Amino acid sequence: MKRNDFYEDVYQVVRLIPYGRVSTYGAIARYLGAASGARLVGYAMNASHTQAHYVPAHRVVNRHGLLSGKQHFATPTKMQELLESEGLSIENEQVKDFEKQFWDPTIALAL
DNA sequence: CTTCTGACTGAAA
DNA sequence: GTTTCAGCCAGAA
Repeated sequence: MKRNDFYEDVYQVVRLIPYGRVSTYGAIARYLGAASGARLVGYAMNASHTQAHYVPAHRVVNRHGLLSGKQHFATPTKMQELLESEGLSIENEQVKDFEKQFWDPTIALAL
């Protein structure tokens, strides 16, 4: 894999998140080797709309399962609606049973 | 060049 | 459970 951009890798991992699952900025950053670069992942998401391919950014939340990036979607409720449409339950801006729905690329892609 | 900010995280009190 | 602080990297001013 050519290290063109840190963002490219982020987008690729995000697209690998299964339907109805969620991951975290930290998990993605750790998988890419930037354990403390969680902020960059979020920053990359902010620029994800410029990408040609769709990036399911709504499946990426912070480590508490909180929809921290909702304000950056078309509408503040869009993110929750998308997640709910995938069969997830949102409670007070937070993914219900987050630990169960959590998808860790480090484990899932370690094969 | 310096400084600040951010869709974050972890440790410490 | 809470608040506070520092570290992390990229990009804009």
